[in-house]
Amino acid sequence: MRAKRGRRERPIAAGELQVFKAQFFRALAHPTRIRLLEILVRGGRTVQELQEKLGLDQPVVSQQLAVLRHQGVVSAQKEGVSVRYALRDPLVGALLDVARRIFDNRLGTSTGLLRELRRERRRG
Amino acid sequence: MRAKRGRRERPIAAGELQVFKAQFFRALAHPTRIRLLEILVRGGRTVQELQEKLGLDQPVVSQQLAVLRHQGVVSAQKEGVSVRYALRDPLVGALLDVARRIFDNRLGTSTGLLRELRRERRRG
DNA sequence: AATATGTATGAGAATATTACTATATTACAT
DNA sequence: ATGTAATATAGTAATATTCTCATACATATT
Repeated sequence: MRAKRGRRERPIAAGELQVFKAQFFRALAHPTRIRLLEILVRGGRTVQELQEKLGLDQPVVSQQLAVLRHQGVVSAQKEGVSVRYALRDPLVGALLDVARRIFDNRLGTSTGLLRELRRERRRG
Repeated sequence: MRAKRGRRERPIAAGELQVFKAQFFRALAHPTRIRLLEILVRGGRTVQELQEKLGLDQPVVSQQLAVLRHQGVVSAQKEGVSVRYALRDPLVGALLDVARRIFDNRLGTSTGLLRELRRERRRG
């Protein structure tokens, strides 16, 4: 991780912290990126592995990984010609867990989506 | 773009659940909406109260509340001529807490942003 | 050096979100 | 009924994201 050139040490404008938080949530706000993270919580994976698991084209996977990387959600490490991605903070897994519980509460008990949620929880 | 209302009972396509999760995170992905939620975790507030606390124009507040409402993040209850908004699920507070801890880990210990975080945690 | 493989980035149109302003809508009081 | 305060929505230009391909880059192998 390289140091940002010219970091400023200055007072924070009101709401600036919320801008960062919003950017972070925005990084999660995409179906493909959610799927990527749900795989990565179980451990690091190369782009190729992710690509196979999701059945998506390589540029799609790399592009979405880039979004996560730029927001510092995941880290990338070269392994020869491959690149292994991993969560930068395991708390992201906790975050997804809380989100899942919120869905659990939110969805009506008879919907197909809820059944899907239960299936997902069981797989854990 | 209008949101179709009317829940369907049918098999779930792969990744459809992730679409819902992404929409949920997208609802949080805006500085104003973060600020609104950070107030609402402490209890219900009317639009007017939120407007005053944030120092924003009324349409701005209502518009962002509408986004949260459409995603089921907050509920709205009429009180005479006012409308009181509240979190629909207290777990949203837990979600913001986890997010804050992630930021705490992520930011360098000497940055102004981190000091802001500490201040926030103390208040919270 | 030439090639193959895994990964990253670029450019374009298509789409979605935002900010801003004006106007509706609703409930209450006179 | 008219007025008023609180809230919601509509219209729209500006901006940002996403999707789809094509291509560039880096590393290892021959």
